[in-house]
Amino acid sequence: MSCSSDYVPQLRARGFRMTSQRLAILHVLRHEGVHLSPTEIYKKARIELPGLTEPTVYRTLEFLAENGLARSSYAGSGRLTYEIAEDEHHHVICRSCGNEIEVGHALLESLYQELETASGFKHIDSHVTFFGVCPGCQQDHKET
Amino acid sequence: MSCSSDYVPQLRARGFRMTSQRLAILHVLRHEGVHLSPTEIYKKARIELPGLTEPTVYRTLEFLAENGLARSSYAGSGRLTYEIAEDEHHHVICRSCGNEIEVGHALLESLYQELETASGFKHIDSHVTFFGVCPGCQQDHKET
DNA sequence: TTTGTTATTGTAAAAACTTGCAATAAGGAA
DNA sequence: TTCCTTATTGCAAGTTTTTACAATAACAAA
Repeated sequence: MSCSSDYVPQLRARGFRMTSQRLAILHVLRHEGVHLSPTEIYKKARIELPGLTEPTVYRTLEFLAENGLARSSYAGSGRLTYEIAEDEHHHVICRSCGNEIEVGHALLESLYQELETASGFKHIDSHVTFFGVCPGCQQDHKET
Repeated sequence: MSCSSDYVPQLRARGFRMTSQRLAILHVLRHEGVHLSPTEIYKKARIELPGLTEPTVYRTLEFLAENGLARSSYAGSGRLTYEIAEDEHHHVICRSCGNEIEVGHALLESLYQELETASGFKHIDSHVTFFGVCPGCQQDHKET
């Protein structure tokens, strides 16, 4: 998995183009790991590519997510964040402290099957964010 | 289930107050049913209560959702919409045409159990929106 | 009633996000 | 290489959403 333009053929195959903007944004996503807001991504990518504008960042992130190169999910605040698309997983966010963990997709596999059966929909593959109360906050609650 | 201030005791019990703004917004949610954007709610509620402002609408919706009187979910566009909290359900949205269906919570019940076991989190109760391709669009796809 | 506490609202301004359209540049073909 | 097509970007302006703080008004208690 070379660091950068490994993605070019993926895009070209679908008639899309690789641009310096897309590369800069992918680069940020690759090297930051955690979930980033569009604004954070904009600020970091702008360092690599000074001319970059905000609308381009928003459009690019949406584009990358649609094409499977990035993945979007809703942060605790309800805002959309992005990360590089790697292994498929979901999130559980603590409603109380905002702490966030990942759970593998395996747990949801059978639900997705059932949903497809029950709804008639196909290709259900959304990333999902759940909300709950984490172990730490369950403790705190007892004291209060 | 009387139409309006049935909610008052619920709020007071938790130290909150019922206000004309909250009543107006609840009234809109009750009588519109479908998922409404904050802006739509603002416009409709303003007719009932002309002085109402947008920040109040946003804050009130968040407040109602936190307190179980309303429920929020992400529309296909990625924007947050609200509806009155009634029976618990989830949504599946068609990635292609935006068509949206409801699925009861029963299907997810056991997943939530597993998630709690696997993650150590408790009280997981999020409303979830899935994306897929609806029966109609599966047809269309074959032709194209 | 009247008063006091404080949850809630409005105001004003900023930040986040979107949209339409003209200019640019990626990359296939000549 | 150069040209052409058109995907993609930047620009400019709009809309949506958030924030801080002072003014207001619920409602419990006197």
